[in-house]
Amino acid sequence: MKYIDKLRNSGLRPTKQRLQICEVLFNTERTFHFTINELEKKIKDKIDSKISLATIYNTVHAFEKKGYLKQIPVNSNQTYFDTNTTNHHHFYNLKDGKLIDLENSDVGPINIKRKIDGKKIKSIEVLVKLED
Amino acid sequence: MKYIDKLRNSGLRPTKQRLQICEVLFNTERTFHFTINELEKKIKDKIDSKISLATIYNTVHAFEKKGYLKQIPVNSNQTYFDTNTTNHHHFYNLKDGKLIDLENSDVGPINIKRKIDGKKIKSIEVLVKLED
DNA sequence: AATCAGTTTATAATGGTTCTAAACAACTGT
DNA sequence: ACAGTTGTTTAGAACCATTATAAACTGATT
Repeated sequence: MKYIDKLRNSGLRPTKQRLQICEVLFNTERTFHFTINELEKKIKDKIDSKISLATIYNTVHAFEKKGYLKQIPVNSNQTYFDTNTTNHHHFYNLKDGKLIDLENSDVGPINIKRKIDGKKIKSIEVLVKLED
Repeated sequence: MKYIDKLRNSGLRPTKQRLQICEVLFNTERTFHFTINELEKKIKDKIDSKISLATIYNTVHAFEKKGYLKQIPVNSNQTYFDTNTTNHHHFYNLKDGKLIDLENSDVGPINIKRKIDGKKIKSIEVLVKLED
């Protein structure tokens, strides 16, 4: 199957739950943003069996660690994730808490001129907050 | 006093607690980043009387609403604030959760070319995550 | 001084996330 | 195929930052 190898190659056992979550997360036309809460709802809608909330947390964190998901830094009580793991940035609509992708061509290259000794840059993320 | 007018002009009553918090936040050589937890400790160290945690939350939110503090978008279970409210960006050290200011000259101007109908840009924030 | 509105406070409630430990399922070697 | 091992799932409890509550208090106004 599609995701079994992906999981095995990452050292993750391809369990039924993980494969189902893969379907919801990655078998889509477009990438999307989600909170755990929203993902839980999506899973409930898409499959008839039930996956424990703890498993959803575990899986999302495992996938993030393997680089299949990215956390998006926003000020919210909930953590936002992105199935689009390429370098890109976001609008954040303060009114409804929704994120919108910004193409790199919409922002232009960002050049960090300063260096911190002994550290390397893991990611550069731009958040553009929107209000009415 | 120094902060009485500042508070009055913002429609905030200059209470003993707010003035004390002003001292801790604004009567400093340099601006700094903090979580509520860290601020609570700082207040305890600096003053002998005690300020309720609820008041610290209330005050920080009131100050943020008035533009005297800024929230910094990071992925953390705690909310980070900045006493530097000018436009600038941050390094985020994933190892210890500490923030480092990035001067605008270290990043260069960021030009958001895309517009969202009916929305205006409230802020543009760059977060550069650091790892070893 | 009296009144009113805003503020502080201790405490409870909330809610997202993590922990626990027992049941279960996938892998390994035979 | 089987047994043993290790990784995974699960429900529920625990955790902890934050917010709500509502009573006491304080600053401003008259």
